[in-house]
Amino acid sequence: MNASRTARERVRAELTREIADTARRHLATQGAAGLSLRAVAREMGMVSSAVYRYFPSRDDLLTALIIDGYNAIGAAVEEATAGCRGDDYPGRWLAACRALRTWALAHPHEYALVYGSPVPGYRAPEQTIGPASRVAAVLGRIISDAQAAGALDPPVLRVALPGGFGPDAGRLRESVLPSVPDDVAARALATWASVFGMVSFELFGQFENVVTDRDGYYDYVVTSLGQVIGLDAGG
Amino acid sequence: MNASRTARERVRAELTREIADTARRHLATQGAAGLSLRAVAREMGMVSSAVYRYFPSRDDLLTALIIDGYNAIGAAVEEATAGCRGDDYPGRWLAACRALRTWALAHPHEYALVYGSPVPGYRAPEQTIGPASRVAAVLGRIISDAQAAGALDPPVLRVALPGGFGPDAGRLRESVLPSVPDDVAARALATWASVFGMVSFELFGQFENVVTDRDGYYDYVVTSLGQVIGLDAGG
DNA sequence: TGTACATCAGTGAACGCGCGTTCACTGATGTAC
DNA sequence: TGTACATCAGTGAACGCGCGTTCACTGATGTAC
Repeated sequence: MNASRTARERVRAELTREIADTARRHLATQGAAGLSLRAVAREMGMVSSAVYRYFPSRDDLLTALIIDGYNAIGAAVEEATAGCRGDDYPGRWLAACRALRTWALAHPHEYALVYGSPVPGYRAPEQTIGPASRVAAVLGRIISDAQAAGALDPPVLRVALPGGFGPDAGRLRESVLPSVPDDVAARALATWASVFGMVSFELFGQFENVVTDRDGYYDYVVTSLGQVIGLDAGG
Repeated sequence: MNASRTARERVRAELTREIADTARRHLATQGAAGLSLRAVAREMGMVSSAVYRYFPSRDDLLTALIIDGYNAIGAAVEEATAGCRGDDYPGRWLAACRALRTWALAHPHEYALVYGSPVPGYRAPEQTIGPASRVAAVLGRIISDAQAAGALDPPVLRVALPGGFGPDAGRLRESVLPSVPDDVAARALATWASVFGMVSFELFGQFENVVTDRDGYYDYVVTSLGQVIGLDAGG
């Protein structure tokens, strides 16, 4: 009864995953706009209407892929930092940033799906919010840990915080940057956007004919950004 | 003869522009993937095949839009800085960065077309390279001018340049950053990517429920980035 | 200035394609007595 | 353990749609003598 019900349910779960995997592969060659339920069904040897037993619409399939994407990149970043000593904050920072880029280069279309231009006509539902903050949580914890340990250098830049940032900083403290002062939160967020800017620039072709040693240049930039927050690799 | 030939040619040029304008409006609601020659023709009251007299294919229309986009954003940034005093380098920098964001917010789909995820199945031809560097030219000249005037602060960050960056710096000097040292070129390029990262993050929804005072925060960030290159608003 | 010819813009029909989604259906798998 | 019933997965056909592109064509606009 329970075992047999799980049997059917297990097949269902497997097929659901298989459909998502196939869709992900299609994403990798066609991009999000070219993702088609029919093509996925065709490749799996099912009739297109059968897919509707698993995903009620194309948008639901897209949502699943987005959630998977956030989770995959989050897991990659988590794993990369797991090997670092806890008090090696610059090391954790560099490892996390490198993992971010490595994953993005390996999964360009998935990266574009979650961090690139929005898919026209698709509105991301709220379920995507949780997984979306997983990467931010890793980067945030590095900074919070450093802050708590008193290992954060005093700021090298002196720019006045914008007036309305207080509540934003409060929300950031509650979610991904526990116990950091407003100005650290402001710099952390900007740095975060900058790191993604670097990855996107490279991935979306803006470094074509501009940067050749991209590994080296990326390390240089994220190390610099780390210094802006106060994570000094020199110790 | 010459006057009459220009008459026909003038109509042709006008219609070409009108098609591009209509396509741009469609882009603004549907995104690049949803841009359709037939829909454009329909809205203009022509039969779809007539558009082929003006653009040999959908991709050529896209190319025209990309070039227009680069030029529009380039012109916006140029105009914004034209009003600044030449030796007010932080002022020019802030004006340029603000213009960039303002244009992007006003034309989100066009911004996404040129700086967002690549359009699947579309390969940008070489004609797009020139207009693409127009924004970089404006930002680059601010830095080069400041450097030439000796108005660039000494670097606040000390991170070793990556080994392979020399030739890249040389190419940057030749194109958009005349006469700046390697390390300034490296920081300028990173800063440039960071600014676009900020704009993309906001535009692509990553600041949703995170940043509320976005004008203020953007100014804060680009001013900070300016300081990293050595453009000190206080100085 | 007038006429014969060439060029060009726009038409309308068609080709061949793929898409998302619905629906009535057949069988197989699971459930309850 | 056996049987009647309910649930579910997958089928196949269809609806209605839009797309890019080609092609033979009609008329209008321009050109050369």
